[in-house]
Amino acid sequence: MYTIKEVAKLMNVSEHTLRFWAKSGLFPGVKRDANNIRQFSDHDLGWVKIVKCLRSVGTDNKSIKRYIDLCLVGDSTIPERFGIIKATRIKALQQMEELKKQLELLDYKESYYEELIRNNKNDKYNPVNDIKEAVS
Amino acid sequence: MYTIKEVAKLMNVSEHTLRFWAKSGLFPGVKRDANNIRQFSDHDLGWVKIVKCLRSVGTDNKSIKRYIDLCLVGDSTIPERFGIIKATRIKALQQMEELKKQLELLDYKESYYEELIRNNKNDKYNPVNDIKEAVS
DNA sequence: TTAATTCTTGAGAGTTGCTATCAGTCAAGT
DNA sequence: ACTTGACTGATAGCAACTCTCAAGAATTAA
Repeated sequence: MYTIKEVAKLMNVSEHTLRFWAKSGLFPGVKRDANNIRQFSDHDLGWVKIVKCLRSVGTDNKSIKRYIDLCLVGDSTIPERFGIIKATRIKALQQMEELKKQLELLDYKESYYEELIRNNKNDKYNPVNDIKEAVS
Repeated sequence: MYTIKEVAKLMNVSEHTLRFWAKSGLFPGVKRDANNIRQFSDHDLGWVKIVKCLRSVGTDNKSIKRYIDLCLVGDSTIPERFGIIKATRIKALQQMEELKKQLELLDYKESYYEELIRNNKNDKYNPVNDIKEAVS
């Protein structure tokens, strides 16, 4: 069993955010002790993990709640859950591509500045001449 | 020259967001025509591109504004700009790693559901048994 | 030539997802 | 008894959009 603080540290999510997610119904059935303090089980950490995963790909909390609720219903919702996961995976792959592209720009700019510094040049008169192709 | 609508389409950013960014001072010196309508040049697209890049890595608008302003100052700010780009690149790499990790979970869940459907099993009694290792 | 349609504009309201503040409860240590 | 620390819910504040709207110009249709 873990306190909210331990979960926060373990999962690298702030306590505030965990409480916010809990209030939003994203962690079903987290037990409380005699003093009303949340006790996360390993099972509950599973919920935290999937919520964190869906959030990191940009899924909004309402849609996450829907996925959680589908899980609770049982096997009749497997096809829909499967669809959600598949769609989310596609989204993650797209984000990966996008991130790669932006990384290329950053690489380019970094080496541009490197050269600028090495040659003691300046770019005063064209503050964005480190951007070659303008269209993303 | 491009209208805001064209830029939105070209850069895959909403017109609303472009206006919001413009109002925040993220696009310095975008010209207007006789009817006060913004005319983005290719040079301006460069600004849009770098703003989009920094945003996509999670840089907040205030920090982006700072970077833009540093660009406008000229060569004396090259070291600081270099630092910003380097730090941003590191951040992008970390996000890449994080995304990869989440993608693994999604892959796992997808194949789990696939098997579930193939075998016509159900997971009614343990809605999150598709999560093996709970700790992220 | 008038009317309807299509842009664009700025202002401002509304939304999401946190994030921070605060007062209050409880338990353990000194 | 008293302080310290962890946890609680309620509430306020914030960033970054996102949406709605009225106004104004230009293009097109009748």
